Amino acid sequence: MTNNTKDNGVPTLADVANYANVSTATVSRCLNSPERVGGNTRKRVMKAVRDLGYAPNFGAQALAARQTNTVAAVIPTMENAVFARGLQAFQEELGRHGKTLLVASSAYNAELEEQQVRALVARGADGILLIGYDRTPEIYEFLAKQKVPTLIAWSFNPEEPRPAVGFNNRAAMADLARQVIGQGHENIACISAPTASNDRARERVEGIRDAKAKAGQDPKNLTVIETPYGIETGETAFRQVMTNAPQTTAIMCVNDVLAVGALRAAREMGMKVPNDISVTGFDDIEIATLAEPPLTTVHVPHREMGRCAADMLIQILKGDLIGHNLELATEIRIRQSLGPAPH
Amino acid sequence: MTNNTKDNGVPTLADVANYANVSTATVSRCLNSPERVGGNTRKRVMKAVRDLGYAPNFGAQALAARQTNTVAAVIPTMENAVFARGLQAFQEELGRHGKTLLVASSAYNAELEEQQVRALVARGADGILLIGYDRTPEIYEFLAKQKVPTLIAWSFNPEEPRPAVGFNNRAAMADLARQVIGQGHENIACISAPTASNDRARERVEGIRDAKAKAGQDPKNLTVIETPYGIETGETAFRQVMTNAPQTTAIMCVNDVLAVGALRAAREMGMKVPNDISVTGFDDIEIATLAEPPLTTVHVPHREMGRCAADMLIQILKGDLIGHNLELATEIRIRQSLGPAPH
DNA sequence: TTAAAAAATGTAAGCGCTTACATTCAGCTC
DNA sequence: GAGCTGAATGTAAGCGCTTACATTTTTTAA
Repeated sequence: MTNNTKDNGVPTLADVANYANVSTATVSRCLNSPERVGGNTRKRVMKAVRDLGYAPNFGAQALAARQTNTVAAVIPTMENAVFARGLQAFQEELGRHGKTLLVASSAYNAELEEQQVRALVARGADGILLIGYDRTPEIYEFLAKQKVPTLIAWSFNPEEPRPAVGFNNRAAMADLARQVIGQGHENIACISAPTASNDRARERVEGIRDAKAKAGQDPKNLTVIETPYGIETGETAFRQVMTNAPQTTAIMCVNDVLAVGALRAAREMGMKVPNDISVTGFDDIEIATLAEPPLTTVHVPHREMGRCAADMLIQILKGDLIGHNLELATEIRIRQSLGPAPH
Repeated sequence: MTNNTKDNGVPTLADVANYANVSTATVSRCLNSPERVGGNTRKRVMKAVRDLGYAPNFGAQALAARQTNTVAAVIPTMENAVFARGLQAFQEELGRHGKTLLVASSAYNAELEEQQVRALVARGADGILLIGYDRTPEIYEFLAKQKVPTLIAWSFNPEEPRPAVGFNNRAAMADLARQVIGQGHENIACISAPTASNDRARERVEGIRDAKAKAGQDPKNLTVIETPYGIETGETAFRQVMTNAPQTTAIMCVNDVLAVGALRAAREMGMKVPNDISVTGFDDIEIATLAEPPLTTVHVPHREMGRCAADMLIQILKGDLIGHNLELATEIRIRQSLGPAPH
C-alpha cells in the first residue's frame, strides 16, 4: 500500500483515500454526495477525514468543479449599522446554504467600487451583491461579460430590469413627508447624502418633493444640503440649514446618523426638538431610539433584506428566478422628534 | 498552428499563448513578472490578452500558486459596532495590499465558530483573524495542521504564545474600576457577557476584582450578572442587579451596549444616573456619547486594531514576524454616567 | 573571434480535485 | 446457475495555471 503523501504537510484527498483504503473518487463522493456511497465505506472515510484533519483544497476544487461557492458583496461601509445588519443576515443565510462571503467596501466612491468589483470577480465570486442601481455602465458590462450574476439591494424600482431586492425609497420618504406636512410644516429642509451616484439618497429627496407637490406646496421650494455620512457632518449641515433658511421648521434627513447630528446641533444651538424644530431620520437603526428625543424615522427591514438577498442570489446562481424583483415594505415610526409646526 | 481552445467560451492562458505565438510560460510571466520578459514579446502578449479579453482562472491560479491572496475573519457579529469598525479597517488595509476578505460570524457560539473556521479554511483563506484567545484546542490544532497562519485580535496577553494584536482587557477594566472606587463606590455590580468562552469578558470582570483588592475591598464581594449581548438584555440584567443587590451604587458593564440597556432600565425605574447610581461601559462606540447621560467608558482603538491586524497578518503570511504580539493602549473616557457614591 | 555569462523563452511536470466511464459484485429472475 | 440489473467503487483524464529546469539567443569580455 503506497502512500501518495509527500509527507510535507496538509493532507490531500489522496491521503484520505489511502488511509481509508478507497479511491479518491469515493472520498470525493463521500464529501459531495454521501448518498452515493455505502454506509460502511462512508463511516470509514469520514473517520479518515477527521483523523487526518482533512479539508479540501479550494483551488483544486474550484478548478475542477468550475465554481467557488463564494458570493461577494460590495457595500459602502460596514461602519454604517444599516449595512452591517444587512450584511450580517446576508452572510448567515449564505452560510446556511454552504456559501461563503467575500466582502469589500467602496466608501461611497464609484471608482473604488469598480475596482472592488473587479477584484472580487477575479477572486472567483460566483455572484455578487451591490447596493443601489447607480454605477457606471462599465461595471455592468464587465459583470455581464464575465457572466457573474448580480443582485441589487437597498433599492427597488419596478422599471429597472435588473434583479433587485429593496424598497421604494421615494415612496417611503414621501410617506414620511406626508406626516411632516400633516403636522403643519411648510418650510421643510433636507439634509442628504451626496446624491450624485446614490440613487437611494436621490430618490428620498424626490420623495419629499412628491409629498410637497401632492399637498399643494411648491416642490422646488425645498432647501437641500448634501453632506457625507456622519454625525458631525449632520451637525454642520444643520447649522448651515439654519443659516441659509432660518424659517425652516422641519428637517428631514436621508438617514438616522445625519439626523442624530442634526439633533445634537439643535441642542447646542439651544433649539428645542420638536417644539422649535422637528427632525426626522431614515433607517430606524438603534441610535434612532437612543437619541434625545427619539427619532421619527422610516423603519427599513435591513435584516430581512439581507436574508432575502442571499436567497435570491442563490436562486439566480441555480439558474432559476432570472430577472426577478422583490419589494419589501417599510414603515413609518413616529417618535418625539416630530411635532407640530410652531407658529 | 493548432488551437487549444475548446471554443466554448472564456479564453485560457493557452489561447493567449497561441494567439501571441509564445509558450504559456511566457504569458504567465508577462502577467506576473513582466520584467522577466522581452519588450517586444511583452507587447505582443499584452495585445493578445486584450484582444481575447483574457482573465486568469482563479481556481487554477490558486491551485498552482498555492495561495489565494484571501484572508478570512471570524467575528462574533457584524452588528456589534465594535467589530464592524475593526473589520472595516481590516478590510481596507488588506485591500491596500491586494488581499480580499472572507467573512463569517460565530454569534458568540464556539461550535459555530469552529464550523466557520473550517469553512473558511476550506475556501482557501491564506490566513485567518480570530477574536480573543478562548476556543477549543481542536480549532487550534486544525489550524496548525492546515498551516493556516492565525492572528488573535481584541485580546492581548503577554503570556500567550500566539500572535495577537489587542489590549489588556483586565488592566483596562481595572483602571476604570479604580476611577469608580475613587468616587467612593463600595458596592459595585457587574453586568457581563457570558464568560464561559469569552476571555475578554472574563478578564474585564477580573479587572474589577483586581481594583477592588488593591483598594482594600473584598474582591469576592462583587455581584456579577451574565447575559447575552443586547440593549434589552442589559435592561433586564439591571433590574436583576437591583433585586439581588439593592445596595449597589455602581454598575460596571463589560460593553457599552449592555450599559445603555442599564441606563434605560434605570430611567424606567425612576433612578437618576449618576445621582442614585453610576453606570459605566466599555468600548466607547458611538452610542456611548449619545446615551443619556453620556457613558463613562473605556475607549478602545478598534480601527487601529483592525488596521494593525491586517498589517501583522500580512507580515506573517510573508514569513516574517512569527510569534509577534502587539499591545494597543486604551483610554478611560470619563463622562456623566459616573458620579460619586450616594450616602 | 569565441567562450562564457546573462537574458529570453520553451518544455512539461505537477497542483488536488471532480467526474465520465469502466469494473466489480450482490441480489434477482427464470 | 446463467444472465441481468443496479448499486458501489475504482480508474484516469482533465481543469488552467505556475515554475523548475532545459534550451536557445543575445550580450559581454578577453
